[in-house]
Amino acid sequence: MVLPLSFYQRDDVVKIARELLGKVLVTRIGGELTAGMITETEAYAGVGDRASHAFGGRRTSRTEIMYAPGGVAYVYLCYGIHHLFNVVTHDKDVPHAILIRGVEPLDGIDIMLERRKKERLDPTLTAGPGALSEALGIRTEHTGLSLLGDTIYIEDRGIKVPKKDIVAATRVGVAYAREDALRPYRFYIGGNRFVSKGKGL
DNA sequence: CAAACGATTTTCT
DNA sequence: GAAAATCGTTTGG
Repeated sequence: MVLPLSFYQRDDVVKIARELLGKVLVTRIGGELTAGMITETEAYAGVGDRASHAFGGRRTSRTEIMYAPGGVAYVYLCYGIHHLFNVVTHDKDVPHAILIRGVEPLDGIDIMLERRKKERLDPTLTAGPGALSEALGIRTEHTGLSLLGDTIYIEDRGIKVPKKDIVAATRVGVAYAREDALRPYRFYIGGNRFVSKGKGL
């Protein structure tokens, strides 16, 4: 079942980030269907979070989509090379977002291998936010798309992630966020191979 | 209008 | 382990 708007439009972005583990991210891009189970996420808690692009209520043409009602995609280019995929949550005008940092390939693995120019299925295929976006065909042009459409969506295939397997940690690459860099807003499935290495802190 | 800088990944030493 | 690759967005003059 595809996750409904009511899943996204809640106020606790950290809780939603945790619940996204085990859900399946599906894309139909370029006529090809690819999907992977989400193994790693990071919550970005809006105006009070220095690590968020919307910290302090900043609104720019790039971040405007974060202020939309939950249930849309926020994709932006990082380091001029990588497309990072986020899920926008909460109601209109509250810029919460969740970065998807890792997925475990399920469908269309051959397509992913081709997009990433790789021969074998290994964690480097989809572990890491830039890597999974390339594998799934997600690019900045997809920013603003509804997650209830048929291009990019997230579904629940009944996969249950045991609570004991969910690990909370600090977010990656946000040292500039000072005290907010210490918030335990990164979640991943312990023991899963398709979790990014990250740089830690 | 010019300059600095990333929510990263890959490659080279 | 260190450094390069690479460009849209943001910020400053």
